[in-house]
Amino acid sequence: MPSTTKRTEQYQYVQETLKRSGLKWTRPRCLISDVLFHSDRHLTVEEIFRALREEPPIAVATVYRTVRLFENLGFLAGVDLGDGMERFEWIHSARQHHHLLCTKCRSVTEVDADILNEPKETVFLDTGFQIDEREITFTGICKECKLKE
Amino acid sequence: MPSTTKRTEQYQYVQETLKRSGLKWTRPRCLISDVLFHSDRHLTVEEIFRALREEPPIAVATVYRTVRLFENLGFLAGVDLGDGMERFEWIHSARQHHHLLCTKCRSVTEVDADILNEPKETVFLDTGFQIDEREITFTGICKECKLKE
DNA sequence: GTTCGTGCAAAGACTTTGCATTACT
DNA sequence: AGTAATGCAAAGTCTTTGCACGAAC
Repeated sequence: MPSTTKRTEQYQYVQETLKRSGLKWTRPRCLISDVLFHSDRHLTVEEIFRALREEPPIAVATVYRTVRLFENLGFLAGVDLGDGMERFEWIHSARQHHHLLCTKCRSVTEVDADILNEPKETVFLDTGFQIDEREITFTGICKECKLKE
Repeated sequence: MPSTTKRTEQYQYVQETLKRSGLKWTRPRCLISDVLFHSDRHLTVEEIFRALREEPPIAVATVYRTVRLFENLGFLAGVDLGDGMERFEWIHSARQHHHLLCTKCRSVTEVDADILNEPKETVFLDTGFQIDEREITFTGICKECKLKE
């Protein structure tokens, strides 16, 4: 298990949350949280699995189970990029955001979540529906691809 | 093949579009477009298949192929309600809209697409990304479920 | 020593594909 | 007749599950 000083804080939080529920701090959980915590991209189960294929590798089934667990505990958010595979990203406390997925180059840009504040309010006033959206993926064309057209 | 007067218009449009590409107007395509055209809900492949199980039933594979074809031709829009199955709805020319999915009762409400006009503009001005979104599903709590809490 | 977690392989759910046959045009 | 579409079953993906062994508390 890695143990840089920077990592200590994150590990303690995860570890304590697990312990509080009678769950255990294991090698797979440590490594998987590590990969997700330090990735700025949104990883598929396959990608997490490949990132950890060395040493005694971790079973894919374990990656699935761990990712579901972390999701339920609120550490991870599932992201749908519309390619049939679920992706995961660590929820870093601050910075709520949405994603802009370019349909040409498949690049992903992040935008601040508050761009939806006004629509949320409109919807609530109109229909009484309270939108509670952690993450939305908007598709479209990014600046670069637009210029190349 | 059904042939009500009301249906004629739709059929002609679909049929002509197919013909223009050298494609054929067949019983499965007729029935599937019919089901989707007249449904106000968003159907999964399974649901379309079940709706047509009588008479000489249509193979599931054909439903998949037809739905993909219609999607590519722009007749259908794929909708993701986050339950792992793709759903489809007929694009009735007017009324672009988004969906509000209640996470408690699973009901789906529609809202006008223009609630996103402002955010789209903001995003474009800030990042140059041109959002081109036909359909977005927002999750949250509907009015009724909110009252029951 | 308990209890929970892991690895493995098998099974599930949804979707796609290959190929001979059938149906449009 | 000629080409495209269908049905069927097999194969593909991605994901979940059952169970015995191993690790954490």
